[in-house]
Amino acid sequence: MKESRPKDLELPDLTDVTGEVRMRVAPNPSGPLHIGHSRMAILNDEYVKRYGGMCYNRFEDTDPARIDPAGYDSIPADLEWLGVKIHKTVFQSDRFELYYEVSKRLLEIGKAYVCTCRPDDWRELKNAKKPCPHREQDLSDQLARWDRMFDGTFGQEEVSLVVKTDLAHPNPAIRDFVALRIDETPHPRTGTKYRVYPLMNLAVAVDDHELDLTHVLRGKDHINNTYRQEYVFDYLGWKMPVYIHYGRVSIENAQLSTSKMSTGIREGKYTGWDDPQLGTLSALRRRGVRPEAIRRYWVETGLKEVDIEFAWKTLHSFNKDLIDDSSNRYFFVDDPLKLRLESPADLTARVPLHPAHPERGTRELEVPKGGSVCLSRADLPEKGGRLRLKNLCNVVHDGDVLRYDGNDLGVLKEGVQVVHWVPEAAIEAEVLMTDGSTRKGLAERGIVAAKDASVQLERFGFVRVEQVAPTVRCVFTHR
RNA sequence: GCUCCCGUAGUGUAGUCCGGUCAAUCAUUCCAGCCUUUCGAGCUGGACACCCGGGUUCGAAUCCCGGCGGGAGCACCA
Repeated sequence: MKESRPKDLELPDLTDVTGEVRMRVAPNPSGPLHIGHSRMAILNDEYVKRYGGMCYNRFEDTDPARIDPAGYDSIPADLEWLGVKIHKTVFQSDRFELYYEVSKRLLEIGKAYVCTCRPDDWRELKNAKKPCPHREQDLSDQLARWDRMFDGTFGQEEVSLVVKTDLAHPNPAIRDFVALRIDETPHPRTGTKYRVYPLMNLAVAVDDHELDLTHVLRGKDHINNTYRQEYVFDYLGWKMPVYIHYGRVSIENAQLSTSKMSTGIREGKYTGWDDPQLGTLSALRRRGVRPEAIRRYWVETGLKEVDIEFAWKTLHSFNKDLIDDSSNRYFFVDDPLKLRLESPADLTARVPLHPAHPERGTRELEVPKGGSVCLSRADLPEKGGRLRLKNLCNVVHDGDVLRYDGNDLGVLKEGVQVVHWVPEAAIEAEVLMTDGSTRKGLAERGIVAAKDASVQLERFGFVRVEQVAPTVRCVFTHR
């Protein structure tokens, strides 16, 4: 017997926990969630479930030009499928007035300035550790310019609110950062009502404080943003949540770029966001990958700051653990070849729906005397020879026919190849593979009972059956 | 260039803070055998790692120094 799960397969404890935790997922609704996004969602969920508390879904939709409104619906659906419990959803686009208010306060206490430099000039000065002309202007000047920021005087990139940090900071990534900017692009949720948008370093600091978060998990690409946001917390006397950064994940053989997926769909390379070639959660769901497998994967991976490589094989192994027991078995003959079976009598194969579960019953496949069976071309021995048709009989492959050769299971000991097959009266079936190809063939008719279920096509692999009429269509899961 | 972070088997991970019980854990992977009327499942066995070099120490994956390697950021994206 295996011992109970070792504790090192669990996530490490959080630091500074003083009761319930409040955490958040913070998606940008620019596209659907993919396998990479699922990490932060699941880790947050795991901690909230461990310590009690709540998890927000906070839509970070402060860049009107980069929003795909479909994300407002698909992301909550994906989170729900993952089993991530969201206690409350907030939209940053509902909170622009709040960001303005905090920004003005920063301005008034001398921790921000209204800058009308050209972005390139400002950046150059910053890199040289020098203040731009607007940085130290009087408050009254700042406030006058602040008002004009909102009255339409300035266009895009003509004005911004900059938060002061430390111009002499040795790390150039941490010196003064832009907090508000102008964008004329209509926002999917607020239209043209607002044209001054917060940037993430301001909005995140404000919201993490306002939502009273205790712990924040984010990718390590945000490390310097955390330092920048720390200035905002300090200026306003706010207590900072614990920020934890994890490393980047490189996921091979998966198209995860929203823009590339989007153009691929438009060009017909992919059938949609759930095309089995993609790494989106909707594609994985369609393929029959269980969310519990994804969860186990990320929990075992943990949240170290080192970069890691994602291993599909491992995810598939976890998934197989989950679905093997419930996946009934069926025969699917890929690239079929019809051969007459010369048998002395009618034959009937009784094949268990699941070898480990005889109580589930059998599939009955009948081959009348003089009838034919279909075999996968790849299973036929090149020069003819003996085969066993699984659960039916032994045969000798001889030219265009199969000659009945008894039903003695002893041939297995002799190394005779066991192959799957279907009767003539089979149903057309195809399997969408993850490389975009389609395997066409014939499946035994009983598979129509398995609509929407995961099944194992014997000697082929696990698939999810997504259509059973007029023909069968399956999506490949893994071997 | 500047600032910061990281380096345990093919992959992920435990151990590193508080040096010995680590001839290094677990999972996955791969290989072999057993079992099985699937190339699935199960069982058994096996393979593979502490980035390198110094130093401290009776003793270092663990501490120190130096290399090397990898990564993040330096956006009016998030």
